[in-house]
Amino acid sequence: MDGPVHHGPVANHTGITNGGSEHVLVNGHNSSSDETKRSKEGSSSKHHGSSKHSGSSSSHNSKSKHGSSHSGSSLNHSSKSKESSSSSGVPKESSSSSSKHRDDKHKHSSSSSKSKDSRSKSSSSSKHKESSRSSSSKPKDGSSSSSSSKHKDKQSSDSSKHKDKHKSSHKESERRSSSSTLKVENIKQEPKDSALDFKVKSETITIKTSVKDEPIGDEEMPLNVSTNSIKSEPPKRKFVPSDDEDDVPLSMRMAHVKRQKISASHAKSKHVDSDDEDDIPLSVRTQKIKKEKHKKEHDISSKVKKKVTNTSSESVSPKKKVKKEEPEDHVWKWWEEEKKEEGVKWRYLEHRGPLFSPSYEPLPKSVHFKYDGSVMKLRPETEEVAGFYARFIEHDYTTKPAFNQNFVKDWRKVMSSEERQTITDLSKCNFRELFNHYQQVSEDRKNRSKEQKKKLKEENEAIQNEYGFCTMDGYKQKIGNFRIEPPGLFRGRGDHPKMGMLKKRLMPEDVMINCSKDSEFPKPPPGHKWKEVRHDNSVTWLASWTENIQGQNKYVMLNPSSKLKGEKDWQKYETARKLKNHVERIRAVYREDWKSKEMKTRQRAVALYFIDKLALRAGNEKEEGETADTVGCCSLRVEHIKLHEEVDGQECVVEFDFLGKDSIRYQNRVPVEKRVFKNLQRFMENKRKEDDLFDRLNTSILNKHLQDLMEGLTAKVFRTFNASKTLQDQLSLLTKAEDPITAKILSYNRANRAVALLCNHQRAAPKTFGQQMDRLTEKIKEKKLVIKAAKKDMKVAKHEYKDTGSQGKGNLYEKKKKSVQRLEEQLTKLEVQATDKEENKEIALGTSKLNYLDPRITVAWCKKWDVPIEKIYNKTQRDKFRWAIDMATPDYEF
DNA sequence: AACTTTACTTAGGAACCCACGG
DNA sequence: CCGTGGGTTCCTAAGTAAAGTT
Repeated sequence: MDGPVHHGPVANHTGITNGGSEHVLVNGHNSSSDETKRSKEGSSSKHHGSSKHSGSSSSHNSKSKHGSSHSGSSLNHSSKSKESSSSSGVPKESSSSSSKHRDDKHKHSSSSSKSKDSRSKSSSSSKHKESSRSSSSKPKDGSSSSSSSKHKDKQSSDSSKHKDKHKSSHKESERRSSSSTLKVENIKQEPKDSALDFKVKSETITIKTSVKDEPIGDEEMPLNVSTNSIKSEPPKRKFVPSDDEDDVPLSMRMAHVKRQKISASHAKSKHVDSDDEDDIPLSVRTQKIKKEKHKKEHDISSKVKKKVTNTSSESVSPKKKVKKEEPEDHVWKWWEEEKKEEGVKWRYLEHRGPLFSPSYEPLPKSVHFKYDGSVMKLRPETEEVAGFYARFIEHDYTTKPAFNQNFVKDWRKVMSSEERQTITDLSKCNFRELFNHYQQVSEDRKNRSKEQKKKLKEENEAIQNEYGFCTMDGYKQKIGNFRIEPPGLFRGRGDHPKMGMLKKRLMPEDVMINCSKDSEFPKPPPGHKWKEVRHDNSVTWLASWTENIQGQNKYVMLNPSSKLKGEKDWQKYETARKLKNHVERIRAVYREDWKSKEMKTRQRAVALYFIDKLALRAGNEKEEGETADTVGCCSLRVEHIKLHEEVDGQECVVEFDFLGKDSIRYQNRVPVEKRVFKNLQRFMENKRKEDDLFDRLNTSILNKHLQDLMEGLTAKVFRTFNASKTLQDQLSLLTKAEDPITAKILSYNRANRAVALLCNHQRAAPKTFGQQMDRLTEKIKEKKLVIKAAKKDMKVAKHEYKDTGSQGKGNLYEKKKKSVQRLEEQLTKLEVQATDKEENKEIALGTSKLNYLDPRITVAWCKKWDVPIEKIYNKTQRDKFRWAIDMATPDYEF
């Protein structure tokens, strides 16, 4: 399985000879590109490989071997280089087709380029190839980074997309126009609404905000359109506010709240409102909806005007009605709208503020804290912190001196002077009863009666409905983390110097709120005030505070399904796609830079090579002593690598061993090109092991350079690019048209796995893995036995049927036959499941799926092969990637 | 400062198991 | 013997919050 890896980006343009390594492995295998198609067989072999991989945990390297084998990387490189050179001129836009070719070359290199490569290979490349193979690297962490965005990039890249969009939009606009007239009429009819809208029209924009996410009111629909249609249709304009009406009646109080809000907010402007709508009967509602639509349209037009003029403060008139429950069939297709101008994240934002955790409830009298053997009553403040520690006593954390020391230090700060005097030794503290108490509490929680659970669930939903959504530019959007982080002990990952410190309880006075000036501001809890209420629409957060452990800012932001997050995500993939058209050129540049006279340039070029080839993270500098000692590419130290002139028959091998993000160990042996190797030797000269390997380099220098090479390019883009590219290539390599759906899904998972290996998203094998596997194996065995028996039965029935020729026997035989078939299908399914599980033992697919793989690749694949999207993306993922599910066609290419 | 990426924890739900009643 | 329903078990998905990048 595993194997994979890597890609090699390498490109050795220049010299094919060197051979960079590169190849991406296919799932387990590396497949060389050329053959890719044929290679299916190879792919199968991969599987085998996969099995091996199990051991991977121990050594990553082993995995890599697989990948490398194909290689021929050198060839590939060469090919790439050739192409690149030829294509180099290609503009970003370069047709996808051309780009595709290139890509293929890159990754696998092997496939496409073979012919070309072959030439090169024959001669010099062989060595290289070997080396590359050996490298096998597994890429562990890559550099990640934000994709960020470069607007420009997006734009350019998107352009094509946009075009399509535009087309659609035009159509819509037409509709609108027609509808608009209607709207007007409606407006007239209903004065209330109209009033609101008008405001808008007249001068600025008025956005109506409706609570829901749906763009109900959207403009586009003509009157005749039914509500449904309305819902489904996305507003073309940027924000169209809608009001919803929704069907769903809110709980009474909610409705009230909403109304109040609305009225309040509107009051300034107009008022009127129709909040009452909730109460209105459906028929009426629909009418209203129509009206609203009209209104929206108006708004839009007004918006447009605004835009033209200027958008100073546009007032939005929100109406809120929160309707809870929403079936949410309505989807806001923001991706079909025009984008706002740069820097403006929203025009109208209203929310309820974050939810604070409940205050501390002192322990029951029966639960005692003991110090030095005797019961000691603590003040509530002290007791609370003792409780935090008590929950950890069975955890490894409490065996770490740093954790205990930090805890004691902070605990003493909350003690009274008497307590402080008494409690001087942690080892004399007995937290057992507290621990048991909390265990019991969670136990009791699980054992709640059905009614209690139901009640709790309802309460939670009510909270979610009240605090979990905001109104942004007329749409109801889900908030990601509306609960303020509760107090507790800081759990750093890895060897964090601050582990065990007390994370303080936050009060509203610590929290800053961000919302529209014209919205109803969130109310702080009774008796409290916010630290500040600001109205900054150039940022996406709704609330922020400074956390006391590291002094970092924390934010309340929207859920990944929101427009704001989705757009950013989309932009990220567009930047990565853009890199596809520049990568060969960039590789040529850094290869050339290996020879630079300037040390700084050479370091930069070598670092970039690692980032491209191994998907290392950028590696920012960190404050020593404040965080765990982890590194990325630019922050690598001499002690993190070893150079081997020759190892295991490979030349110029670099051995990495360091702790990356989250203190996850990265170990890998990679054959590199000679020039890189020589450079590394020079970088390490006269340095101590704790000195920086790239002492003339940091992430800002690197990113600045990347920015010059391609707009919007940063170190992390390479990860996204290589990950998505690998997925696409692997999918086309592994998927066979004739496979049943289960097999196709297995292929998908294998492609996903190749990416996880590339990005080094490994996981510890689940603790119960063995058991689970045993159980599965057992099931398979049983199933086989059942099938055996069923077949026997079937044969008997067959014979009887033949002998007697009776109808009844015939039916019986058919029945048996069918049951055998069913059983065999079940068996296949189980076997596939077992294979998948085994191959996935130490690989985490989630992270790459969520953060690195362009969802349009997956969606296109599903559409092309008729695989239900639900088989690949769960509900959350479908919500997050709704834009991709909607826009990607079967022929989408990354 | 503002985001994205990441691992880990927990809640929730489906699958499973078993006793009981028809 | 089968169906039902309640209780478990197991696994996935949602949520939390730390740790990266830009």
